[in-house]
Amino acid sequence: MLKIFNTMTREKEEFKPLTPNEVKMYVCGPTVYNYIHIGNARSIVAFDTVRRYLEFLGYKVNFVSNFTDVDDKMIKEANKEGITVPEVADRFIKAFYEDIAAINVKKATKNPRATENIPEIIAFVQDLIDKDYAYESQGDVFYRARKFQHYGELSGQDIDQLVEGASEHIGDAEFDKKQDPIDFVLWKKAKPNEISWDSPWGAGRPGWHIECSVMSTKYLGDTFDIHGGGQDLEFPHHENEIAQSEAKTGKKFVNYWMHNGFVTVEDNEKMSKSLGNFVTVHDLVKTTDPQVLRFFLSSTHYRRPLEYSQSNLQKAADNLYKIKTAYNNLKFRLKDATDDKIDIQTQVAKVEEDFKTAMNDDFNVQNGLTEIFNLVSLANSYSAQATVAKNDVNVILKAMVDLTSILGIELDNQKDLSDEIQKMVDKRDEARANKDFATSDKLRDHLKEMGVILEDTPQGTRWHIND
RNA sequence: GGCGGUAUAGCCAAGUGGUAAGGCAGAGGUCUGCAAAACCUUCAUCACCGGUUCAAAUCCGGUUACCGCCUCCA
Repeated sequence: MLKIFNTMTREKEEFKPLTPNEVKMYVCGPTVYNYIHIGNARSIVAFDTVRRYLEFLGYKVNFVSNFTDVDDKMIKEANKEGITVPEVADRFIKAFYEDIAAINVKKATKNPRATENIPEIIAFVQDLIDKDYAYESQGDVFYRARKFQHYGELSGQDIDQLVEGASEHIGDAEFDKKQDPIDFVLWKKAKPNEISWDSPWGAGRPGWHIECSVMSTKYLGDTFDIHGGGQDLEFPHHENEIAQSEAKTGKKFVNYWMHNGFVTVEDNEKMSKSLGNFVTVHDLVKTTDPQVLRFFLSSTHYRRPLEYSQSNLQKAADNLYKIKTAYNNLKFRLKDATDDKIDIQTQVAKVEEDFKTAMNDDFNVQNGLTEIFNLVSLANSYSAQATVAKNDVNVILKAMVDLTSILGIELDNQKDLSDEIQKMVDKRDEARANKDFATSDKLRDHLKEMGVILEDTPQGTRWHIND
């Protein structure tokens, strides 16, 4: 039985989808004015892992994640570069797809863009005005936060405290137009020469939170199963999404709220665009194996903070290497495996069962990893046996692939050796058979420099490529 | 100021009442022509103080430190 920690109740709850065998989930995507950084990637990977596990359990997952492709920062970036807002969006959406492909994130069922849903956004805002949950003020439209009786429930905020906090900003131009300091903008009046769309309230563009309410309900229905995002979106973004959506539909918006923890850099500081202490995926994959980055991001529980550092990245690389080595070493035995009967099935099934138990506990990947390492031990011990059965080998290999793929790791991607290198390997084997160790060691060193590592085993020479 | 989170070995990190999973690094050993890989052995009393209990990392009270949200941010 899968349990998910629901931010709304601060408890792990049994997961029951609205529709049997199907999960409708929405994850807040990036504002596309820059390359995504490790922190963004962490969120993306966390929910990709959730999605993969749900699929592993047999659910069909309808996974929607948006692009916010118009807002102040988009406009600023466009002005800075002397190009249009859609040009900025297109550039970084393209980069986004390249980056997430590198770290093996499955494509969403749908990636809607805010600017492709303007009529729906306008209709949504108008509906809120009609229901008196929103009001127009000098070309802007604001949401009457106090009118929504559940306001603050997700983030545990008290409305009066929020007013106190917000009052610090009174005096800002935007605040003067509000009837209440905690009201937030649904539709923003355009400044001269700014990208805009016509609306009943004049030329303008969507506020920040509205697009997620509109697009999530458009593609998943008034109520859906899981809504995810970073912890920094809890307030105000998700709080406001709830207020907008439930005021409009009169129905519960989301059943399970999930929030991932931050990536931190030295001194536990949050990595963020505004602090400028970020590393983009785009840059990092130039120097780091993307698989290592993926493993680094997916092998810590999603709600815990994750410290980005070279040593932690190296640790992820070491762990991944260990898993891959076990896999490849076992696979090497396929060539001399016999057709004996299966007898390892029970042990492997036990590990898989324990892995499920771990992951069913709010996606506890640490305990899941422990089970993967149990499989590694099993594989290594089995590889060392004098004779091995083909079926057993395949059972272990398959289990390893199944479990690691939930973490987004592809084990079965060993390259082939070129003919030229194969010849050198053969030559070394020959020298070694003749006990000409000087020559064989020389060849081994030479191959090592080329990134090909040779290992002698009772079954012959095993090799792997060291990237 | 309000709300929330975290504190376990050199590092990462499980673990919500019964005498501390797993991984990395380290130490010793086995195997190997030498290596590599692997295997075996070894390595902590859980931020601090007090309390409850036969028994606490785990419950209660308090203290300290760090982090996040409350303004754009995954």
